[in-house]
Amino acid sequence: MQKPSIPKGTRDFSPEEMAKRNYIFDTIRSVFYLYGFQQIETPAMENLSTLMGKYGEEGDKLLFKILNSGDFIGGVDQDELLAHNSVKLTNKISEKGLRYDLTVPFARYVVMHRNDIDFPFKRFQIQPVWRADRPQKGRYREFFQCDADVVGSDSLLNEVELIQIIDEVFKRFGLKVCIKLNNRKILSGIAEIIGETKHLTDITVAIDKFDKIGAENVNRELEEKGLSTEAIVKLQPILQLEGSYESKISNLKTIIAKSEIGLKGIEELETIFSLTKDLNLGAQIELDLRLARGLNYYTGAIFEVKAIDAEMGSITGGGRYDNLTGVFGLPDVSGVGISFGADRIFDVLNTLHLYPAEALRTTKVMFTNFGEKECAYCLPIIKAVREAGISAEIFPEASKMKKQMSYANVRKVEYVAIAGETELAANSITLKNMTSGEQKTIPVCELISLLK
RNA sequence: GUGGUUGUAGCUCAGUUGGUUAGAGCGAUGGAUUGUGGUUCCAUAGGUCGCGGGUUCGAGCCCCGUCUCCCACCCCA
Repeated sequence: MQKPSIPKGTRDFSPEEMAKRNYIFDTIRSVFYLYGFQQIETPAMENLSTLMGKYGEEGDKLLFKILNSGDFIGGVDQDELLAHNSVKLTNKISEKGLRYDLTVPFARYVVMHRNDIDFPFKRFQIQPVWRADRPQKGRYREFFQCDADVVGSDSLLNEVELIQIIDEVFKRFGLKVCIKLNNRKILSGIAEIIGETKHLTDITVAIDKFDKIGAENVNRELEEKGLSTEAIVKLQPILQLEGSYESKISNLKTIIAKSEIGLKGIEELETIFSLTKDLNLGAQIELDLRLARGLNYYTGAIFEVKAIDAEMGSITGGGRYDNLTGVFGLPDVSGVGISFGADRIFDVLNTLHLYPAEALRTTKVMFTNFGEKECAYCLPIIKAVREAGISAEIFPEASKMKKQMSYANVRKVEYVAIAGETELAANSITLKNMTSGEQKTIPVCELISLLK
């Protein structure tokens, strides 16, 4: 007999954990609806041609690939097998993969359904994604993303509304967060000013790590990537910009005054900041010039959210992408979106114990089972209780009372309703409050109002 | 993909330089208590010491491999 196990980086969720996770999904979902987003779903697997090349070289490696059905090796000749070229071989034996995020499948969806979509299209999607990464803190191979995107609108109002959504969601969770903001156009402008446009990706990847590894290591990495010493020197004043939003902006304006794209980025950023200023947001909003984000399809605003009271990587991220649908044959459609990392939020809420009691409630009332006659007496009562919207159950076996009571106790049932010989005779019910231990016998007709 | 770390009962963990029959707490089950849980007392069940190989008279303990967990890097939610 084999010991059962589950794949590395995946998890089972107990009923209690599911109650917590559903609280998270329900909260996010209701905020999405509140802002006029509509839900869609896409398949767990996509054609590899859809996924490959969209996340950079690293992303391709982290894609889970699905072996073709049937005789997948049939069309591969001996030489190719012996060549041991796994990339080439993969293309022959696998043409599907598990989705890596929700944004690229969404872009694919938009292109395929372009004739049925009214633009601007505001969609949300809450589904698992898979990455063949090595698991560690806050990192799983299967995890849920909760995405909201707007496509077909260049307006910065979308960025502002997404920030409001982030703020509202974390306000509901009671979680203090910092929303970091930057703009890829500013990063492009910086690259332009220091004369290293072709190294934009290397620059963004390196400076993104600034807070973690410090200036020296960032510079070393840039050097290794082939940036000129002159460029690295020029970059320093920008990396070191500190102080208030206003001073950062005004300094930046002087530094990248000659970059058209950079100035455009600043202008966008200023619009977003000024529009959000009077919205009374609970979250801190911060301009972080070192925020870059890895995904290379971002072209405008970029966001990242960190929990203030917990050690955890980013719990939400997003940004604007100007041409994601272009690769699927639909050019000039701009989109902007955010993605809540439900599993990281789950971990953070767990460490901070931020779940409201209502989120963890189970059955409100459990009826004891004393035998056939008593069950027959209880069933119509239970039906009425349920019709009143109160969750109720009956213990299915006529077990000992002790067993039934401790079952109710472990399940954290709020009330136990006892109906035995005495109650049957008097058309009554004995209701026990499991928290206080108090109990009283009441007429059946009063039961529902007491439970409400 | 690279480096480090962990694995003993359902859970959390002890286990001496390698030495007889691997322990505890919690949980589970039964009883004290035939209509009363959460407190107390008693009893019982529960183990391929992750898996495979090796060293040894003898391995939970040492060695090798492998899987898993966790952590760091890469990258990311």
